Amino acid sequence: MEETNFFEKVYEVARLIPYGRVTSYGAIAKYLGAARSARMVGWAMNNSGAKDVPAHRVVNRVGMLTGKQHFDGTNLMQQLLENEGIKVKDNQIQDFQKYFWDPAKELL
DNA sequence: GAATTGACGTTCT
DNA sequence: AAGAACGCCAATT
Repeated sequence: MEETNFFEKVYEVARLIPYGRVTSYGAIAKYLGAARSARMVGWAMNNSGAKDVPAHRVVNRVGMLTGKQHFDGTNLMQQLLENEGIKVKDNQIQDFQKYFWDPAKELL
């Protein structure tokens, strides 16, 4: 059976995010054809704990680590991003547009 | 079973 | 232009 659920698609795309790159919930949702379902992407990430999905590479459109609150530690998400060479300041990614990875364009 | 919330983003006013 | 409301699907209460 093809579990072509929204969540499965989100996990698949999120797993394809290259090292040192980040994307936004809306970008993934838009790639799935549901730009307005960005919230669902966040929900999917909530279950990402049970999946091998690098949720730390997914942030909101502003590049803010809105979901860092859901990680184990307080700065775990920021630490992971900095570990990949991404600069994070005040829970916000610096040069977000520079590290931005759009599945609808680059993954094409 | 129904109502509300939820890691957001778009659209209308 | 800025602010407020809505929309999407699923899970939780």
